[in-house]
Amino acid sequence: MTDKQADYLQEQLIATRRTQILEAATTLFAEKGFARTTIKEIAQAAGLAEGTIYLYFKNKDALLLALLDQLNESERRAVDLAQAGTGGLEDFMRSYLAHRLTHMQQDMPLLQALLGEMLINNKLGQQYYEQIIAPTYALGLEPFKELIARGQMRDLDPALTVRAIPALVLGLLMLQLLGDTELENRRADLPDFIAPLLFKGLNPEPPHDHD
Amino acid sequence: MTDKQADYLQEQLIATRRTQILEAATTLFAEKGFARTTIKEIAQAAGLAEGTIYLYFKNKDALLLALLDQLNESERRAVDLAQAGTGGLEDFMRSYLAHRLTHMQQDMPLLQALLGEMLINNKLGQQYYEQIIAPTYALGLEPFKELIARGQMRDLDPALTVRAIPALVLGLLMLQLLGDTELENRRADLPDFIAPLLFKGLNPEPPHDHD
Amino acid sequence: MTDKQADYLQEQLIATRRTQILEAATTLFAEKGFARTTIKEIAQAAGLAEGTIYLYFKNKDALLLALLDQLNESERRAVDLAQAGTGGLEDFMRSYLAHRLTHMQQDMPLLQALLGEMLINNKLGQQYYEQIIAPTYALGLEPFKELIARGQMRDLDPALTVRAIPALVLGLLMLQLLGDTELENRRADLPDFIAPLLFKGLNPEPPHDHD
Amino acid sequence: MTDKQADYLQEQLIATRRTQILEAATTLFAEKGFARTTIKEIAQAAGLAEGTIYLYFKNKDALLLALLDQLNESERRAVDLAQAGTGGLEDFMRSYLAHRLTHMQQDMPLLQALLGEMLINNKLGQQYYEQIIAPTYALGLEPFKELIARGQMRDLDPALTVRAIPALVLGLLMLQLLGDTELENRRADLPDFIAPLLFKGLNPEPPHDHD
DNA sequence: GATGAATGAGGGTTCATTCAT
DNA sequence: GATGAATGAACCCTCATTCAT
Repeated sequence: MTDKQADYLQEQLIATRRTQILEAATTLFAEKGFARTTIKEIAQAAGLAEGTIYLYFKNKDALLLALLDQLNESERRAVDLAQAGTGGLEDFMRSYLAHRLTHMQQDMPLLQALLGEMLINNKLGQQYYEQIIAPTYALGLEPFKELIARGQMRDLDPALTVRAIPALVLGLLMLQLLGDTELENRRADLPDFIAPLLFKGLNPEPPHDHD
Repeated sequence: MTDKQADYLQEQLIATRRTQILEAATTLFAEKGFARTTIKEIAQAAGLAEGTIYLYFKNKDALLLALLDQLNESERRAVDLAQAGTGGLEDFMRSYLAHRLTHMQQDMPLLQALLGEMLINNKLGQQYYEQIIAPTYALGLEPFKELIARGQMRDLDPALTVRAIPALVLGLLMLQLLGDTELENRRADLPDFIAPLLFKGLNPEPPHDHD
Repeated sequence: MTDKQADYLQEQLIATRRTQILEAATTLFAEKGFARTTIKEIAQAAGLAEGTIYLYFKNKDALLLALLDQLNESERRAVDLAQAGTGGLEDFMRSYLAHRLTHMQQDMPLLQALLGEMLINNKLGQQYYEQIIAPTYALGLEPFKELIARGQMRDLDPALTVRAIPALVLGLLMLQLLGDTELENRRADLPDFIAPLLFKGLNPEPPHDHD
Repeated sequence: MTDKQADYLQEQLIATRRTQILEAATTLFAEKGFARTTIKEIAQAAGLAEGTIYLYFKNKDALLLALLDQLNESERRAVDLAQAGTGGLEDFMRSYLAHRLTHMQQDMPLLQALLGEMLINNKLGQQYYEQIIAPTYALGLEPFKELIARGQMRDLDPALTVRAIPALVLGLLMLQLLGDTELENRRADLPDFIAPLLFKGLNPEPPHDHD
């Protein structure tokens, strides 16, 4: 076996161990929160010894940062997927939401753990905001401005509009995390509910002239 | 001084001390989270000795529960104020949001402290959901159904509609808490932005017949 | 009222308060032991405020010493009473034991508390030994020597003999304190059991010649 | 090295550590009592760090229970040894007492620590009574009844007789623990003093007929 | 004298981190 | 690299004692 191959296997092994540890951490952080989870518990859940964790992560906080990176990655892919979907504006939103919500669903425990820590650990919150939320805004801002210019959207404040949509998604997630089971059960209906709501609003449809 | 007066002063003193402690706790919990805040720090911030905290609260957890009660109270008052406002539907929403957002603004540190802990400590989250969120839903459900029946609102799923509005508000709060300074600066504009958005949606206004 | 009278009343009041406190302490120490009883509990049981205890006793340890003094007093009276009884040797022992055991019975909770502390707090144990036990030995030593000289008692080591009797009494007390309910129930039978045992031993009576 | 050997060494090491800790605890508990001894002190006396204690014992109370178990074990062995001795009745008692007292001598610090705590902590006392004292009674009861039936012992209440002997032993121990140095010095003489006392009593020997 | 709120030292316990094997 | 025993700092909480009222 060449050195290169050995190095590669080595890297693979390290990546595997890290994943193994992060998965254990994810589950436990989601169950009991960061502070209430001990390194020993993580080690046991990962089938490793306590000291071994420290071969792959500098300290307990590093686990949190690694999970945030992992979330970063997963969000970035979600955005890519979303952009793949095209079509009418409302349809696009529907498929975007469907993607988004499905995705969040999977990452729910991780999100719960991280959101909690983000609110508590300001550094982490800032990092999330700057690395994930702000870029998403930036992505959306131009399209919105264009749509408004083309008269395909009401002349709303773009900076706020671009925030309203993630806010709605994040808010629904929060309600679910806080224990709203109805939302959990009706998850599949959400995209078809939110997209029209966003585009048409609550007001009744104006009567068509000759129909 | 009569006994009654003495008792009253006594009660006042106790209330003052509790407030003093809870304010210190709120700030610190918001800054560093519940678990990372020590009783000693709270005592110092409140200008008291460590042991004194335990004269007013059974243990550290009791501080958290007291903060939740405080939030309960503050939300209840917010709802009352909101209900006072009447007028057109959109106007009502505008004033409701104005109230709500102003209120949240004041309670920001408290909310940050509690929301973080609620995500981490499921029991607390459940309690918040059951004591505050669910009752709000119940309050809104009937009016919405009536509005739909009277044709004043599009025929949307009431259970989801009633969730969409707090979700939007909560989501905006979360974005702020995670570090969105733009939202913080534009807080005053939010009601005038959200209310029309909710009622008219993003779609451009249909052209008026004779204009 | 003269100063003398006032002083007297004063003293009476102080004595009453001290008794009040010591009674509360006795009960609680017997229930939960010295270390596990708090000054607050003693104060409450005595119907006083915490601080008041410190007007009558220098500190918590002083309560223990005062209880030991009280025991001293009560033991001394027991001995006096015992000496009052006279008659045959075995009869004397019987009545002595009856007195002793009755007495202990009354002071049981106090004794339990104090014996426990005495074993733990060597200073206290020494004090008890020197003030109560050693003097009792001294009291018994001479009479025993005389009895032996007069042939009314077997020629046993007086120093050990004088210890054997209190040892038996103390041992029976300990067994009771450790939870021997049989001894508790048969307390009344003890003097009539122990006295003959001590004098005649376990061996069967030698057969009488012509009887 | 085989796994078996490794396991064995591991077990040995654990046993050693436990012993090391229990010995330190015994000494300190005997000196200062359970409540007044800190884990830190025990750790220091055992040459370990504070936290290490908790690797071998769940909590401070567990130390106490372990000491009680140790006493259990040691008493059980004492009983076995005692039963080994046979011969005349009085001789048997003499050798039983010799065993018993020698044994107690060795376990003195342990006994002092535990007896004090047993008086204070009723649960512990009960446990000692039920696990050690009551079984000893049971062991002795039948032999005594038989001896009485065979006329080899005076017709005394067996339940009390069986209690009198341990009471005497326990009482002598207590006197020693409370500071009676004479008993400590004359320990070797005790069996030869107590056994005849128990069997023949204090009364002088009746004059032999033809001597 | 009496009170009881306030104090803060000190204890048991947990757990992130280290390091000899 | 992997282990997990050992460490000890730091936390929550209790409670004897003080002192202003």
